[in-house]
Amino acid sequence: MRLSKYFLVTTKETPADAEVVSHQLMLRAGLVRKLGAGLYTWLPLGLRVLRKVEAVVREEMNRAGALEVLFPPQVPAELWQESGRYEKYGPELLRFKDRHQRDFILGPTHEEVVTDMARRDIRSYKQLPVNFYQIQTKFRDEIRPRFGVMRGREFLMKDAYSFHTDEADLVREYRNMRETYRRIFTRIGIDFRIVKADSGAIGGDRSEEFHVLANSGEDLLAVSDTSDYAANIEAADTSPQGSRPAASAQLEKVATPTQKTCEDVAALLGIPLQSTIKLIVAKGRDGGLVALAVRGDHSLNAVKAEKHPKIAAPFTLASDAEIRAAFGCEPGFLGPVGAKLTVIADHAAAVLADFVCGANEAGFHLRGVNWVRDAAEPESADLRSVVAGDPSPDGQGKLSLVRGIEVGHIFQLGRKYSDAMHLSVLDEAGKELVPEMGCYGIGVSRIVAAVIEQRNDAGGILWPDAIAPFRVIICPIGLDKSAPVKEAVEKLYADLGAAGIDVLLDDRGQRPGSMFADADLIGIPHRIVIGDKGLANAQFEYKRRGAAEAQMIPATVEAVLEKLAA
RNA sequence: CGGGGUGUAGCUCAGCUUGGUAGAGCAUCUGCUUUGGGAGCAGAGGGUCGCAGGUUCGAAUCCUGUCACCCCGACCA
Repeated sequence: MRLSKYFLVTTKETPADAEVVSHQLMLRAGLVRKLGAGLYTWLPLGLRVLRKVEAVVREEMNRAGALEVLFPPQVPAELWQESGRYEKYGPELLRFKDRHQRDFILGPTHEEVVTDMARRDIRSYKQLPVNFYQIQTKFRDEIRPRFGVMRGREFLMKDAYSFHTDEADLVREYRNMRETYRRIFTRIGIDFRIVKADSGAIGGDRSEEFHVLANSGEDLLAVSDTSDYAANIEAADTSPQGSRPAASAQLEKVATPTQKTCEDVAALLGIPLQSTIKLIVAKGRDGGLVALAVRGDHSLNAVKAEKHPKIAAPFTLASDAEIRAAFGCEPGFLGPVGAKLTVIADHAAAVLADFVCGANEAGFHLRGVNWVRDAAEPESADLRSVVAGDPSPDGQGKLSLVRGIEVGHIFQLGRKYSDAMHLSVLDEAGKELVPEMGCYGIGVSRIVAAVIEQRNDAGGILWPDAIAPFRVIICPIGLDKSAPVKEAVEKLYADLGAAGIDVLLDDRGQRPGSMFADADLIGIPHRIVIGDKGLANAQFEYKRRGAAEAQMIPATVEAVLEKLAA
């Protein structure tokens, strides 16, 4: 491609509304343009990158035996009502009515659609296993789109769905996809980490996420410092630690007129936050309320809580009025002593002795509180999020918290959708069999941002070869003045093109400084500079993006190809 | 949805407090010079100051409303 015929729109200045570096560079390098909040146009240069990511994903999915299909993005609401997700998925589901007032959604994911297809066309166990995938724009009515294409209202996703006669075969395909994802992200050239995950709104039993580690990531991950254990904080387990010491302090009521939070109470009493307990009141699965006790320095983890058999899912807090009715006291001074509700304590809160908690009386807390003696022995459960320093659940090392960008997610769905939507096939004995399902997603457009987030410097983007919009850029010095330069440039451009290399020729007649700045900004991995000086010695100058120094190489296409292969 | 902030040229911003005929840099276009890390000189084009009302002789500026965008938060009592 000749730059004079291309559409390259780069800027020196950083757009004011871009917060993270990938968003800034995508705008500066002319990869995307914003249409509205969370909506982006992919310009020619950006689209080349997106298509290259897509190509890697497609090749590896095909190689793994998956079959590409294309579902409509518009889905009749009935399908989602059938699975129960029309109500359950919440306001993120983008809904609309057509001219006949029929309800539709724009698909944020396609489990219902693929299951519907499967129940029509899969009739025999002989057709299994099978794995269908598509690469398509997904729609989500995000609460707050941000960070450019990282969290948009629509984004390009590869979603795959597999069907199996039994769980063992599902596990086999899950591992196959896990390895395929490894290959995809390795080929693309990003550092990633596989982490244990919660399966969230998609549902299912086992799932793992693929994360790109980056400080701007929206997810918190817990990783062990000595083993390869890694989990999303939503799914990182805590286990009971130690045993409860004997009670040694007397129960005592203390005035805390304005201190409603554990932090304030601990500061007032001059005690560590770790010896306070807060009580959180939530809806119970039986329709009543339950009280959850968590140590003052810990945070309740709603994802864990709603999996507890006595706690309602989705996790819902009690209202202030409900709390008053149950405790006879306003929130801020609640405690387990004398509480009439079932109390479930986090493991760490359950082993505390001589702790501080609310007195169930406005303006007062209790100190020297002990389970059993002062409050009924609570059920102990894993209710909190891990914190840095917690022991790793695999028993090896301590956890630290890092940030990650989720670029892939694989699930063993089990029969969640096949049951709900009555998908069944005949087995060898002619009996009905409900297939096991798996699903596997990759955020294709998000990968583009995540790669930039991980690979950039002061000059701009550093694309890995596999997804660079162009692999080589030729920068001629004095193109209009020097016949030898023009001849050498045209020959190399033609030769590289003939060799199947994506090559960009900067024939705009710019000064070297601005050519180099643009080449760096848009992140082309290899740069060839051709000028009279070098040609006098039959040499081109070669520089790898990100390298400190340029080097001279023989002025031949072979020498250039050798550099590209290195 | 709650809180905070911003809307003035394609981009980054000044002007607003104290109302008086719209500004800078970058970008763009033309010409000349220049050609190894975002060149210099000369000239040119480009804005109903987000939108709608109001106050005023007069509004980018003051008032009211509205829309858009950005940031933080949105279960931790």
